[in-house]
Amino acid sequence: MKDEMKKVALQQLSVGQLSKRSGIPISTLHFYETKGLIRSERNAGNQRRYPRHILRQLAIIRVAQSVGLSLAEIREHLKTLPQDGPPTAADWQRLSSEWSGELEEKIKMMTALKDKLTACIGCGCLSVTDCPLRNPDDRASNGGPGARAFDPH
Amino acid sequence: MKDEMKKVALQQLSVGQLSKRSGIPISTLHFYETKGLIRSERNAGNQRRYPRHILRQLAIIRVAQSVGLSLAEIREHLKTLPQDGPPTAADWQRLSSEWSGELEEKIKMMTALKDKLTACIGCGCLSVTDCPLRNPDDRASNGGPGARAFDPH
DNA sequence: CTAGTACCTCAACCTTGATTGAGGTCAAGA
DNA sequence: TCTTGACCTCAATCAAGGTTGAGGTACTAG
Repeated sequence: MKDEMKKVALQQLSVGQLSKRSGIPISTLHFYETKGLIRSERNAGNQRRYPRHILRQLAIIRVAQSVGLSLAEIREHLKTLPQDGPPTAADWQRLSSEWSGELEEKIKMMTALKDKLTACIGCGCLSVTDCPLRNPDDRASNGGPGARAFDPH
Repeated sequence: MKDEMKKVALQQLSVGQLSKRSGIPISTLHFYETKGLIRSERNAGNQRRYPRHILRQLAIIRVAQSVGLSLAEIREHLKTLPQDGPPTAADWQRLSSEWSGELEEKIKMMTALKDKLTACIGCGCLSVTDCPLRNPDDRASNGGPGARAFDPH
């Protein structure tokens, strides 16, 4: 009851409430704050109070992490959002399309790698001349001096 | 000249040679050894000497890392390879098809995430009821107590 | 023989992304 | 009042994946 009243009255969340609703440990919320990913106000007793749109911001952080962004990169993206209100639909569209693009890039890279692997299942040998995986790993062998005449195949 | 003679005569690589050919810093080669990913023999003066197939093993490590495996996981995979000789074509086929499968899994997950993001570009709001990204982030809101009547939309 | 590399070990340090714990405060109920 | 639970700060610790440096040995060229 009181809990509900607090939220309704103040429209704010304590760190414990936020932790429960977001599924993110309190310690991590503190940590994110020190890293500048989220911000909080304080009540009279110095306790953190979060506006409700913080939940959306945390959702954004989680999505960005699963896309593979570092917290530093995420922080930069979040800077482009309104500092003291919920992100607009346009903000979210911008971010999500950017990240969708980054994801697509990563998917492409992984797919290319998978294709190389698949090709190598066929070659079965990391062939010096043919294998797309072996060559990039033997950098000195491209034009440099060395005993290439006696290569391990 | 001497360099070449050493390789030809001993068919072995020093750590510096290996570093140049693999593109992996000496410190990292040492590090991998402490982690059990690679092994070395020693010459009379206690210097590391590597059989040439170590290059292939390093190639495998790099591929596995780019697939997203941890060094610990890679070590487990490497355990299944012949300990004192080059991996056979069959070994490599086995590993590469396993990793190809793992990659495919990851690609599927990333693609699913990208689709969700794309859907959210349309919804633009992390909608409580509809958005595939928002809901999983507000775990307490599923059946738990809380002020959901006043959700941020 | 002596200089200059290359190599050795071991310990300390670095970055990310957190988690854990000590010691103290604040607010509410019995 | 006393206790309990939620909260606070700050420092230490963790794990992964390395990098850096000190202090010492080995090998090769001149």
